[in-house]
Amino acid sequence: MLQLTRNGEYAVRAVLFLASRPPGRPVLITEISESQEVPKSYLSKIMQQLVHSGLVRSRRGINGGFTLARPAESITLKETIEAVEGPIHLNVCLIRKGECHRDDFCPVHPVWQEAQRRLSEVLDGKTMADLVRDGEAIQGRLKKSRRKR
Amino acid sequence: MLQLTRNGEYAVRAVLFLASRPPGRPVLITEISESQEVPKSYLSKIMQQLVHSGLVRSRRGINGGFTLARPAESITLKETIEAVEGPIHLNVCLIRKGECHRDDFCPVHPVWQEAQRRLSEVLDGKTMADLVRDGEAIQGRLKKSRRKR
DNA sequence: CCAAAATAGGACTAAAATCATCCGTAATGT
DNA sequence: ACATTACGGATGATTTTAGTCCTATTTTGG
Repeated sequence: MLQLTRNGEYAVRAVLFLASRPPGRPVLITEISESQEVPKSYLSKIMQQLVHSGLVRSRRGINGGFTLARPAESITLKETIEAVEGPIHLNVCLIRKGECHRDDFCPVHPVWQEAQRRLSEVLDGKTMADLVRDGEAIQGRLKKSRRKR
Repeated sequence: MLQLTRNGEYAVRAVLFLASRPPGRPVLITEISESQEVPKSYLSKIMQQLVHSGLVRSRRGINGGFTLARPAESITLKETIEAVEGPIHLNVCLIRKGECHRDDFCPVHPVWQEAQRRLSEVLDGKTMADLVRDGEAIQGRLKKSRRKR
């Protein structure tokens, strides 16, 4: 459907939430689940994938939970999405050379390449640190407009 | 999966094929199906959708078939895809305002807006006439390189 | 050592989307 | 009338999506 799935959406919420917390202190899955409105048992699977892909670190037992495995400045939106959705390919013909045998003569193929390049540009151009900053700016504006009322 | 479905892919092939034929003379679904490698019975459904959305005109009976309903210069790639896949929304939060109640404070929302804008730019910037021209250019290059061998 | 606290991971499932096929109906030109 | 061609509805297999649930396994505070 050419649309992000919940997996991707939830992964972004989770990683962004971790990025917004003081680093080092593990965050419980319950806290992520409740604050980000993601079913806990489902989120559990997503967190596992994020751990496997090396974006998030986990610790079991008391004082356990999840933290970012790397600084928020180094984690992009695209990376986070691809960690749980697999590599983004807007069309099957972009999966790899030869996947679609019409590549050689198909005039649409280069258009998809360009479209994908532009999309990647946007998603790779935003780090979790950027998004935390953006979020804080939005909060600031919301507070101001509430004061005016 | 953030990927075009066969519906979209097949629709593009069909419309592009019609655009490459001399306008006015109806093309049989069998010919489209075989040349574009799309199952005929499946293609039938897609052609119906293209007719309903006003991109293609159909005629039944002898000398029937399909033609473009409008000049190829006026039909974009995006239009063709959306005719069979519905409007493109890279994320559910882009479907309409209020679809995702986190819009107001979600710092990721504007990124999706931008990503979608960029994608639309590319897909809307290519008309079927453009693609036919591109295809001919590719054919030309292929012939030349074959001659060199 | 042990119990409590957490995540890990496997099995399972309902619903929807995807990718089709088949067949009777309707229209159209000769 | 009749051959030809698209229309439209019903049906279905397979895959993906979006979860739930339950049992392990790890960790640590007491």
